Amino acid sequence: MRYSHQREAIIKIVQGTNSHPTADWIFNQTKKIIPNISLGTVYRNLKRLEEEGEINTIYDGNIVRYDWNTESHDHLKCKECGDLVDVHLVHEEFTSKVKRKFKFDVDNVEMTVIGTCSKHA
Amino acid sequence: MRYSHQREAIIKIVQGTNSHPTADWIFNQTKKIIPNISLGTVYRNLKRLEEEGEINTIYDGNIVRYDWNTESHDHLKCKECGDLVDVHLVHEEFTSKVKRKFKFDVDNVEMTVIGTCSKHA
DNA sequence: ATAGTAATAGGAATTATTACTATATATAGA
DNA sequence: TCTATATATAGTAATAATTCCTATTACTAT
Repeated sequence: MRYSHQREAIIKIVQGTNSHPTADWIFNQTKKIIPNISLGTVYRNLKRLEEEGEINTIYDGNIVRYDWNTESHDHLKCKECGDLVDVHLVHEEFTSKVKRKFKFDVDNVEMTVIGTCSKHA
Repeated sequence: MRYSHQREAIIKIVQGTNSHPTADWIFNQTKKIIPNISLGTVYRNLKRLEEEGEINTIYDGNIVRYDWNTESHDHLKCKECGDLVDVHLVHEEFTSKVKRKFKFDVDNVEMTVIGTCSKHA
């Protein structure tokens, strides 16, 4: 992959937050460094980086978010504050159980637990 | 909710398939019954039916799909054929475990297992 | 340093969804 | 049954998210 100033900036932005940012947020942050960057460039690079395994794409309902954490993990989503928190819930045993039961070769499990976090108890 | 011919047709279409259809697919099917139905009407009614708990919305990556199956369930998604199959994987014990471990009050768990189904083994 | 070329960028185009508005229709009450 | 009224519809415009296209740029070999 050829170097580009734009991609370098995008990587730094994504790696510098735990907020699971959207493409639009990343675009606005990157504009502070490269004012005339195009939204299309952001989308293309995010897709590219996902393909290379450098970042992950998270589907939070119909909102697409990006995450530097490429380890397999799950999310707790609070419906009160909208917070999306990383947790590790799905274990190997689960994967192999699905494999056996449904003859389904598992690549990845995407799980989001929706509810209310302790802040709103 | 007042009766409408259009909504009646939409419900029938959605309930008559296991294919987890998109709004556009539902629109095209409904046009066969009501040729001048508007896409906006389809969207409005799908949203309305979801609010009433008559159907479910599924977020399949960044594609929005609808499902007559309102029971809590999970999906197996085949990356080869794109098929989305209903399964029941998340049980009560899991929910209570999350509740205890993270002090998180669980409403719903959305899980999609991505991989390859037995047809492509 | 320059030329050639394939990857990248910016901006336009496309797609999905929602909002708006004038007209039509379901339904409750006379 | 007829009328009044509030809700739903079709059609179109607006908005949001994403992809596509053509000019530009980084990189390689000379």
